[in-house]
Amino acid sequence: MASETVSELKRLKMSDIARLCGVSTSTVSRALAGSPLIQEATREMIIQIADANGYVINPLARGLRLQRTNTIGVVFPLGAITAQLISDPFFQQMLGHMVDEISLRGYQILVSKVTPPKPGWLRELIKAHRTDGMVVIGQSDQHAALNDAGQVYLPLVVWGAHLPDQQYCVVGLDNVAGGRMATEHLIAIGRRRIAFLGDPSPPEIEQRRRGYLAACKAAGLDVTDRLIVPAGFSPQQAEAAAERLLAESPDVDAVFAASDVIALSALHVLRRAGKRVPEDVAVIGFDDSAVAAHSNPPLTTVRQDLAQAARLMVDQLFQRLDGQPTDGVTLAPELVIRQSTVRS
Amino acid sequence: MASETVSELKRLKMSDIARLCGVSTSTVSRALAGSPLIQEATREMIIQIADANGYVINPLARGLRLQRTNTIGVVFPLGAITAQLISDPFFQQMLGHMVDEISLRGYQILVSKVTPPKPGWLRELIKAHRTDGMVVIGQSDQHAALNDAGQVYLPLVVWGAHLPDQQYCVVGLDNVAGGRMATEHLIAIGRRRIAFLGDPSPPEIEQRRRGYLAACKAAGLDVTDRLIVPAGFSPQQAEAAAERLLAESPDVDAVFAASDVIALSALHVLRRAGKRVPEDVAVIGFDDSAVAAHSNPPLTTVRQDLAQAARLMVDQLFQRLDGQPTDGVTLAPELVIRQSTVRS
DNA sequence: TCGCCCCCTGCAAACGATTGTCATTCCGTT
DNA sequence: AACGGAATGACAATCGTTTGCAGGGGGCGA
Repeated sequence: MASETVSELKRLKMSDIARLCGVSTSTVSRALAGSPLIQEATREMIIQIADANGYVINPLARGLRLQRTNTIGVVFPLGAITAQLISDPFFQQMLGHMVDEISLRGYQILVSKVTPPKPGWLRELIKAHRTDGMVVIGQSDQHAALNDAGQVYLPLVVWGAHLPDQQYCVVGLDNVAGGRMATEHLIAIGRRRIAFLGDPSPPEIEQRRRGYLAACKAAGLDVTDRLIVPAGFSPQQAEAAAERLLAESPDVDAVFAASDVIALSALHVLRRAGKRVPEDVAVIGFDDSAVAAHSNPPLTTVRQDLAQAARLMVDQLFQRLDGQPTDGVTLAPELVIRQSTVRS
Repeated sequence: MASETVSELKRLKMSDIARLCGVSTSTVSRALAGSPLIQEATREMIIQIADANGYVINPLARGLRLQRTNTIGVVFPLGAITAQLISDPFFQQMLGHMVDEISLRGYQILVSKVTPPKPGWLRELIKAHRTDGMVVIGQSDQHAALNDAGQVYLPLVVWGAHLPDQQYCVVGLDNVAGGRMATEHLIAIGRRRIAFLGDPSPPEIEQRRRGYLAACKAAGLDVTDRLIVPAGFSPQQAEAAAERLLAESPDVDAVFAASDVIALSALHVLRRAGKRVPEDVAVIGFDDSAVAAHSNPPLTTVRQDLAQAARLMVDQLFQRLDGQPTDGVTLAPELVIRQSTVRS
């Protein structure tokens, strides 16, 4: 079309098209929406003229009128305590999958990073009405805010841990089972002094630690506090934590890290301290992120299938958009054994 | 506040607040916007009542009126040819950094995945007016569309390769230099039969290949076509390509992969074929993504600093939002030597 | 030729904010 | 006491769609 010239970016509204077609605005609106009220011939003529002129409906005006935006919000609450960045591979992957799943359904994605959240943050986000529904990635320390909103706002799905007094829809791994599974594996290969590396303020991590404690107790291992070291999610924080662990408990023979990134940092610190992995110290991670399979040695880890998780979350969200409540899903963790753990 | 009760999610508009305050809507609007026309006392009263009632301005209505949305679009055009997914670590990281940088400036992020693009896609995206500006990640095969839009739409910044007839602002690595640098390193450690693995349809990759060819030519190596194998960006495609390479050129002694993911796949295939890396075959990647440092052996690679890249892009975009054209930036690649390449 | 129905199409009122223009009030001054 | 002027707040138009309602015109039967 000759119409696609350089000057063609001027704002063109529906009434302009109407004038061009010699009909009223409402007819154009109906024609573009495919309403049966409009004669087929008229419709074709209008559509033809509309896109010859490169007309695009203004979604803001449309959204204002319809109270519907065709947009899903993906929200990352980064708690005050945890310094988890969106640059953590877990979040990156989750975001990537969310984009894939949501755009597959023809919706747009509005990403919000809330850090650190103020009391009313979630309600404010909801009341802004910029999105038709919302996915929250990770509970961080915002369980109360989620409960508060979840009771009154249906189209909300949260990735995270299942908590007892929960009023919102959660899709998440059985983190207790994951923690137990990892620890039992370490015990099974003969390790006795097993450390836990991770910051337990997000409930997911807290539950992994609970699983760890349960497995230790079941095996009759006594877990001194020195073996449980809070570790942030960044490589720097994780390395510091691993060094503290080594200093306080030089005889440790296994490390269960709350994430693969932490595990890799531990690997690094251990090697630097002259420990062999897995001979002297076995290491197990969590997530099965891309790094785990290719590390040296390849990292045993607890896998969470984020592609599937994202699909489930978006499925449930769309059910909720249709007005049907959903119950959330608990996913089963899967132990992926690689070379960072072997029998001692 | 007693106001934060369960039933409080009902739509509350500015006129409601006005009624509650006993003033007109315009006064509320001005008060909330901090206009000097409103008396301080009135303003405080209004603000107090507004957030006691949990009032939140409707951004759609506001955007419609102001023709400004406080939102930046982040667009991923996935070309017809390349099957690059948003789940590639490069895209994921870039998206993560974009979210960080943009939300730092108080803007929202609208993510669009365009795949495979229809002719008018970029203009349509622009004309929708949902965003105040746009960042396009990767040119894919959409140079023409970008040129078309870039001439008339100022607030647009593209990540990618610098091309001769370019009408839009590009921030990107000097990919030719990167390719040359990688290849020269392989030559310097004594390799002679150097393969290139990568799909040259995105211009970035094409330029890396150009650098590779230039370096080979300068060193007097003859590059048979058999050594240049198109490889998709997914691990599966990359493995297939690596296998093809090995089948056709069993005597290859170095591989330059267009991305770290491809390099890791090559590593895998080589190992399976009984080749030692780096003794028999040296391998070099591109990106320095998280996997590179931790692989076995750790991967020599050409680093692009995505955090800096994201910052620069967003900086330039905001200058453009202020009406000032910008020239784009060419970033210098950096060779990161690890154990996957050593002197033969 | 008239009248009746049915398709179509157009009018106008929302959706929820912002802002130029103008009326009112209140003060001080002469 | 009357007037000028600053300060304050209300009115109404506007951003670009959608949609309930009503009206116009054409076809068909009588």
